[in-house]
Amino acid sequence: MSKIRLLLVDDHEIVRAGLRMLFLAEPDMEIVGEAGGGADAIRAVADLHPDVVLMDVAMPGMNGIEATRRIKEANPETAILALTMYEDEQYFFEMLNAGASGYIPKRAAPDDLVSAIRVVSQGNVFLYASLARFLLNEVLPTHDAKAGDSLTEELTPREREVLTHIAEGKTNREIADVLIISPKTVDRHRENIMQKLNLHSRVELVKYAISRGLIRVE
Amino acid sequence: MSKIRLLLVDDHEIVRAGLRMLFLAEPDMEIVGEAGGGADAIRAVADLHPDVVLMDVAMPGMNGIEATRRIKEANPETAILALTMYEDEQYFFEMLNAGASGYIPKRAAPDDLVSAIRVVSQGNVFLYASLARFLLNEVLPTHDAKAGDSLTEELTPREREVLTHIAEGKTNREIADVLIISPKTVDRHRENIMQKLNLHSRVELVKYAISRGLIRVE
DNA sequence: ATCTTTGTGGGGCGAATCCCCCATACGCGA
DNA sequence: TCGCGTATGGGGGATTCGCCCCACAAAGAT
Repeated sequence: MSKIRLLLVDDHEIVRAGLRMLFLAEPDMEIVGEAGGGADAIRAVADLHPDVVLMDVAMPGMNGIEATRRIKEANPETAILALTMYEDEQYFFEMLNAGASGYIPKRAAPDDLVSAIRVVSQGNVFLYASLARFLLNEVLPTHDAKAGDSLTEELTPREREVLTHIAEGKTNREIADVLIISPKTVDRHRENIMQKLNLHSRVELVKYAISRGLIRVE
Repeated sequence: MSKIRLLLVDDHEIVRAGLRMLFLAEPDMEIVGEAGGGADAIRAVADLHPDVVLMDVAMPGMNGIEATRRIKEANPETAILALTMYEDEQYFFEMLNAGASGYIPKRAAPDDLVSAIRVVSQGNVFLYASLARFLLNEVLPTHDAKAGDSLTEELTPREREVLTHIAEGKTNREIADVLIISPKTVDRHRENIMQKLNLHSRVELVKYAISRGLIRVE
């Protein structure tokens, strides 16, 4: 029986080193390559044709979801096992939709990981216990909005108001019209907000606002 | 390490005999009981508390679906692996809904079967390759039709890649450097994305990307 | 063999953003 | 009373954005 050929994809060298150590102890598995990002992963799959790709989901640049989609498109026989820090419903479905054959968190026991690799290498599907509930539970009402934090102390009420409008997508001009103040004043508030939070673009502001629950997406 | 305690449930003695022979070769598994029908299976689980129940789906009297439902109700920690002759979509979903942690056809290789047992004994989910497509074809589209699928069809891979970078807060110039293309090409992709999605600013793009799970806010 | 899609680029232009400078006024606590 | 924070506003300028125009090559579909 030939060994299961593995490709490791994770942007953290430390994580890959840990996985290398882990698979040294498995005589029926060998690591044939590594990639630090989605684009590298696609090239590596094309070059090496691994049996199983261990794919991190969240990576800078091309993330694991997109990389998975493209690998499966070009190489359907390659099994992809999502290995992630996030036990998140959205990621879970996105990865399966992209073509992943398995989903396992990084906190899982090593035995579970090697077991998952054997399963997906045969074309079967492995889902970690904590993720399985997503299949049947549909939507979990886990909307525990934790309000009141550093934001309340760092920003003034007016600044929070301006930040909310910015996060909603309004321009300075539009915000000025709503608040009945000068566009320059809105700009002034925006500057102060960015300075306080050490952010440097509207995109960063909107992500900050979302993370603090100031606005809600969709 | 203690052995995985198995209960065999099948109305055909000959099938159970085959399984007995199979598991004799597995030192980490032992058969603690057998049942020839659903009602017997429920009693056997109550008496023996096996780790994994190998459950035939189609049986005279109480079938495997109903038996699974009742066993999981009274004994949620018992893992149930559906072992069936039918690779049928209807049975597949009904068994999962009833609480089965795995689904494997009888024609599967013995190695796949023992692998599946090890997986479900840990609380994880095993789905045989030929059944996996049901998940992607039926469950996922209906589930995330509200979040994630339109994006896959509307945007090209390159556009999704550019959108991810935009949502991370990069400027066109920075994205161009990463992708090794001209800033004008990035701008071109951005224009196409906005046109396709009917969005008109980077802020709207980032919120869209977040709502579709392309990036994550922490 | 032609058409469409995708990806790649260029030029230009008005608007908006982002980051400095500056100022006035109010309220509140030390 | 003297700061200090908050809110208000102006000027300027480098950069980026958003949206038009245009083109060409490769790959797939029809």
